Amino acid sequence: MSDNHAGPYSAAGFRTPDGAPTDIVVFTITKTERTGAKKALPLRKLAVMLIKRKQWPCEGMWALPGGFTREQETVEACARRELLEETGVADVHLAYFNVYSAPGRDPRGWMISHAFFALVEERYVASRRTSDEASDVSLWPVEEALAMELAFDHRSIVADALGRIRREMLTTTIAKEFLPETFTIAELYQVITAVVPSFEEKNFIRKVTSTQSRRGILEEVRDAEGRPMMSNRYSQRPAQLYRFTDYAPELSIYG
Amino acid sequence: MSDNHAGPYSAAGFRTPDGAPTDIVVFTITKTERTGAKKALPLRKLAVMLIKRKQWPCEGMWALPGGFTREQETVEACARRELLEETGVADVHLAYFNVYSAPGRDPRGWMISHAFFALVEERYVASRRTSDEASDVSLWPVEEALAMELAFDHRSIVADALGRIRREMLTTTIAKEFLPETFTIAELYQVITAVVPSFEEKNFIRKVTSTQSRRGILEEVRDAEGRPMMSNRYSQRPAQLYRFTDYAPELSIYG
DNA sequence: CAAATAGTGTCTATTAGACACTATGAG
DNA sequence: CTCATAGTGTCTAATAGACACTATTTG
Repeated sequence: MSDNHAGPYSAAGFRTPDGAPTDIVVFTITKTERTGAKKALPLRKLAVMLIKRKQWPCEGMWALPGGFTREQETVEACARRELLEETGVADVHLAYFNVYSAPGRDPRGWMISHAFFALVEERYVASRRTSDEASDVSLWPVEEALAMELAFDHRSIVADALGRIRREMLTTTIAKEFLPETFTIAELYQVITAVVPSFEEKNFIRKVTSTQSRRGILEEVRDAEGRPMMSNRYSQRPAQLYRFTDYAPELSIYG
Repeated sequence: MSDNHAGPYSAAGFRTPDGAPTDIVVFTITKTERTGAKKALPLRKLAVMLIKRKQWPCEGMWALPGGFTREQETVEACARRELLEETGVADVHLAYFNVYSAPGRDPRGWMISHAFFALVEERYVASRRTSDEASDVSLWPVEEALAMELAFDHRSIVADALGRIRREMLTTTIAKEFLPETFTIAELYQVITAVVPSFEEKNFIRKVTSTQSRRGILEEVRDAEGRPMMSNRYSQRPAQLYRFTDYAPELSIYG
């Protein structure tokens, strides 16, 4: 425990926070193969990773993974460390999205919490495991998670994170976080609709591949000889594989 | 000073933060009338409000207004209170945008700071005044502010806020925060280009008023008898006045 | 051949983008 | 009359949106 912190402010005896916790909302898209002999697209569902708390407070309740920031780390480093310690999940891309500071939100005292979200392919959370703090670590369909009573104010945190990724799914290329390096247009469409159920585009393949302004978001994957690479994992007729480029179009409501 | 905070966590003697400050980036657009007898559009420039610090640390340096959160308030309430106390500015719309937690960012100790931005018409900051903490409160053109040495990590906070409002200026209707209730298309265009210098639309008036998908962002202002209301404040020929509606178009990179 | 998914042809309405043009009122 | 700004006419190319159609493979 460090004590090189005695500046005039803290020395003056002001009340200071009892901790700066982080909470991490890890989203993934679960795939469940449809029964039946024929090749068919799997069902994809947006899910969120929750842990079952072992300790007071909110013992036994489902909660977001997270924990307390240490003096010599940033809140982002804390989120990364706690995610690993509590769930075994590593190497995910974390994005900070909000702070939760309502008085009384945590019975342990004055806690201002910093919330992150991550979008990952299911394989990243395949290695999840329980820990000292978590007697269970599970994926819950978002709608179920939002209908449950969660620890602290974690239900609003999940709701806020969901709102955020819904907006970002359509305006940025975060869909790529949920997808393997190369994927078919149908898979991309499924990912988008799993997150944004209201999304519907009739000529999706056209829009995403043929219009000038959006040409550049995706590129066709080709092999060493320049032949288009296809996938027939989920279809009879092989489908062209694509990957995201680094390009992101600029959106504007004014033109 | 309250001490109803003795939960098991803080009781365990862990090191806790020395404070949860807020920093507020108040943007405004300054208008300077052009010299010359004829009516002409004023020059509009994006500016940020800075205070000159009276106290240690960073005494005498320019800094963002802000201060320490109290136990019984949210960080947003703190930002609102500190802005009023330090600068006399009230009733502005604050948006939270980031947290700053790099170890060592504040010589007073372990301080995790919460940054807000506000966009206001110049008249909101007209009432600004000095205070116990600020020997001066001034508006600085953003480019100048970013070229100065500011207290703490405030330069990166200003830079981050600027990046954020540049993105939001084109994708949301925040332009309205900088404008009076009713305004002309030329004024709107000036506000947008003051924030996003690279913005250029040839047929701006057309885009914003005539295309189906964007019809609905703005509406023409009419008087009680339904006659279009015009303004000739900045032009010989009177220009139609518009106001923002509540509608915000949904943007998508996919179609 | 039927099923399941991938992808194209083709038509029309809307929009984008450029640029020349007209309109209004002050001085 | 000129200036400065507001706003329209008009043309072409690109895009959106609908829907019927063809293509590829499995079982």
